[in-house]
Amino acid sequence: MRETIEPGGAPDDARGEAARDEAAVSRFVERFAADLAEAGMQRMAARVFAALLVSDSGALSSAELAERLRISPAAVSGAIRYLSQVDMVVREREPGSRRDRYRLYNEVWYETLTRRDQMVARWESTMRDGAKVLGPGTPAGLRITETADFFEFVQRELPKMLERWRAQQAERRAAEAREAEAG
Amino acid sequence: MRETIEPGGAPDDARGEAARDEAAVSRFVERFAADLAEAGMQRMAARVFAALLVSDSGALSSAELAERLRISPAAVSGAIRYLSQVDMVVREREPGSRRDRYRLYNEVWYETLTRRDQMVARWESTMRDGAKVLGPGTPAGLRITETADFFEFVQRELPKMLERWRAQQAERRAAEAREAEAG
DNA sequence: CCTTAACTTCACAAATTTGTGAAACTAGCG
DNA sequence: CGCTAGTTTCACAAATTTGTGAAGTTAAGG
Repeated sequence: MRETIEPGGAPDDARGEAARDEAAVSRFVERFAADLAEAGMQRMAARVFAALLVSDSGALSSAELAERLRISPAAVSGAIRYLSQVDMVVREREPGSRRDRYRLYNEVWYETLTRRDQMVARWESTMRDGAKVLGPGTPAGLRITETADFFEFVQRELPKMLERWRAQQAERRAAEAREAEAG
Repeated sequence: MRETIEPGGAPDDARGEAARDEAAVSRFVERFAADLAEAGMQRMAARVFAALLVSDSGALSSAELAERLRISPAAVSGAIRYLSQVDMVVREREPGSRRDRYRLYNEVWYETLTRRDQMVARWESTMRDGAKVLGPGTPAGLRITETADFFEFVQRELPKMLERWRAQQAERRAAEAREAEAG
């Protein structure tokens, strides 16, 4: 294993990235992964996702992920399977090589919130069934119907919110372009 | 243990509720609890929460919860501790009795989404720190800054959305009141 | 086609989480 | 002031989850 030691003491095992304090980057990766894990994401999936997030290219091979996170190829494989399933990462076959690259999905947050939305849809359906079982006129039935209504409301609102985000981003980029032209 | 058997075969161990098919109610409780558990909630907390949701009074004692869910008082205690911490349930000391009652928090979903919002705030803070580490001009730094911006956007939007829900509910209730008066 | 790099799958050991019984604690009630 | 119903805490056993090494699979390159 070729390895050079930086003045700071951090091993230069993140070749291909802009010069940076790899120890600090690693702390950041672990911190964000912990945040995600606390929110219910599998630990390894969270770490792999965070590692991709801090890579300049936005894409890494299995070997690179294994090296940077100090985990086995099997763990990488499991994490990638999960991240692909939820469309947070896409797998690319590098032409002229037998090595896959895993790339952050273009609109990760858009996709992730959309998934959330689908989950809320399932909850709403569960609630509507529950309201039938409890009887629509009973106190419990009323409570559950209101819950279902709330879930329905959220489903209507979320896509609109994402649309506003897109619009805001488009506007910002346009402004930056004008800025660049003027300067 | 006093127990009567209904024609349907379901034990009548949910005294105090409107007449209903307790077996079907139980299936609903378990289904919704499973939905919540899949979204990352502790299993027992999810079951206790679902059990409260289907109660007509919206409040149950520890003994009632233990009986309906067939779990130990210890398990109830643990679930309640969690649900109180996240403000989904409030504990009431019944005056003139030594028995607590656990009541659904008035605006459970409002509270729950507000919590979510706080989590997003932490994520944003993590991202801003990360951007500094990576260097604001690098590709990774830019990606992370955009992520932070998105989290910031979500934090601005969520309270507005909840406000719209409240307004819609108020309007609906007003309409129902007019309806009742006219009818 | 055979070799071999790269990835996945599988069985298992380790670590973590979960729920329980039992003991400890708390506060109404006599 | 005890007594005791109700709840919490604690230590532990069971179940589940997690990550690994090793075997298996796939496909690029000779």
